[in-house]
Amino acid sequence: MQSIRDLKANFSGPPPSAMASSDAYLQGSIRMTLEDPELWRTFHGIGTEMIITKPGRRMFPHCKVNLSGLIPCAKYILLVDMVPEDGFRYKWNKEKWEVAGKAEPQPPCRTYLHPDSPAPGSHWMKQSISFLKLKLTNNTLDQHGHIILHSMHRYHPRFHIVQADDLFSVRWSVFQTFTFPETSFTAVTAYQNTKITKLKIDHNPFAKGFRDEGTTKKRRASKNQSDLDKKAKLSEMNRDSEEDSPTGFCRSSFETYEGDEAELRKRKEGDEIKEERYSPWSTERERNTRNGSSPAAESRDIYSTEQMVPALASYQPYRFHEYGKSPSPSSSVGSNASGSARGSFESRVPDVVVPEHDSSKPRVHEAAPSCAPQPLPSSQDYPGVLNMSVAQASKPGVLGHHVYSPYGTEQTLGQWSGSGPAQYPTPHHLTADYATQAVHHSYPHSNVTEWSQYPLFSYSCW
DNA sequence: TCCACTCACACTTTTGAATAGG
DNA sequence: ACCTATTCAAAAGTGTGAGTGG
Repeated sequence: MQSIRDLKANFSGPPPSAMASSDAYLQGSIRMTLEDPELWRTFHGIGTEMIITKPGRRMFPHCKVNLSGLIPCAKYILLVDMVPEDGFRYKWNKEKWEVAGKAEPQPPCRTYLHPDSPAPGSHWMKQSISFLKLKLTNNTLDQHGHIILHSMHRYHPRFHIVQADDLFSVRWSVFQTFTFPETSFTAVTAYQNTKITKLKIDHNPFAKGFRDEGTTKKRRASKNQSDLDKKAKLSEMNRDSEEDSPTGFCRSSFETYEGDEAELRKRKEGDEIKEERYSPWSTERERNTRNGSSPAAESRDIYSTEQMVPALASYQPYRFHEYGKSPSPSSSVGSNASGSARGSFESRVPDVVVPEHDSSKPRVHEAAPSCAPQPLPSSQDYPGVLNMSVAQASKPGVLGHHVYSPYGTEQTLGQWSGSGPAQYPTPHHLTADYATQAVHHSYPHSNVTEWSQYPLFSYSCW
């Protein structure tokens, strides 16, 4: 197994031909900002929970980011995957989360491809990028391409941007990876923390019906009516039904939260930094095998949501050592599921769930790759999931450092597969250290074959 | 008995087709 | 004939609470 230093040597820089002037631009200035960080921090301060269901459930708050620093006419692909925060399963006990044991084997790893992908940098930069339609499921046999998670486990979304002309293009470039600590969450099948429920109801328009007393009353009355109907059918009228209708049937469960609202507001207004420290996870983190959270990690918890992509000089390799700590129990499963690793991207095509585009809408990737103004769909509502094949531990990893630039010369794959093979550890449950420290990475891929060997696409599920 | 999970429900927003008006 | 605005019904997204099963 190659050491990290060895790996780093492989990434020491792109071949001279790839070092076009545009590369510095590409490497040094890509910036991703989380939209609505206030809301995320509010949730995070309490301990974000995301419902997962068999048919798939959207996230709330949903991931929305802004990008800048892209080459306007170069095409990019934007992806999201969910990374386990740690190797534990949790339970909600006495108003707080507790470790309930070891994490279950990781479910099939799926990556959500933003439906606009691939699109020119100008498209990504002109408006915020929403992952509204991303859905989470606990159904390991899911056929809809939703991201599969385990309930009562913690995750955080990871955003990847890669310069690529085409989804089916062989030539891919350096990955830029971003994470936002405040977006971490616990996957649940039913809300555990009533404060989170309250927050969701307050902020999610679809849950408006649960907000104020008026509508709640209405809803309750309606429910009572239906109950009465049922009872009538049973020839049994319940005279107390009206009295049984308290103002706001949810209130009792939220009483504890009501008291905290002032504090919440206070936090919103001012001290967001403290909010991070109040996170219900902070104590857990300390308690749970976090070998002493480093001051660096602490400070990162309160970092700005804006991340600058390091230039090549300050380039940091992916935290391979973290992955190597404990082999994923599922990696072998993944290998079985996907069969042998495929040798070319073309053969992977069936693993790509092509976004369900409306045929009437123009496709971004169909537009000519020119800097001229192109009609781009403003909507970002095409669902799409990219499923990649397994990373085979025994398979050689990244072979070269390839930055593809539309301004540069065409490079063949062979051109970039040079230096010695770098072995990639099998994916596994990431540690919390990873989650908090790896705020931004960039790592190279000479083509999709190598790309799929990263834990990002740790294994296929179909 | 406990707890994670599923399902039907009422309510909401979103979407898209149909229609009207300029 | 074409474009834009409006209307309306269907679809989809919410949390709730009862029920189920391990």
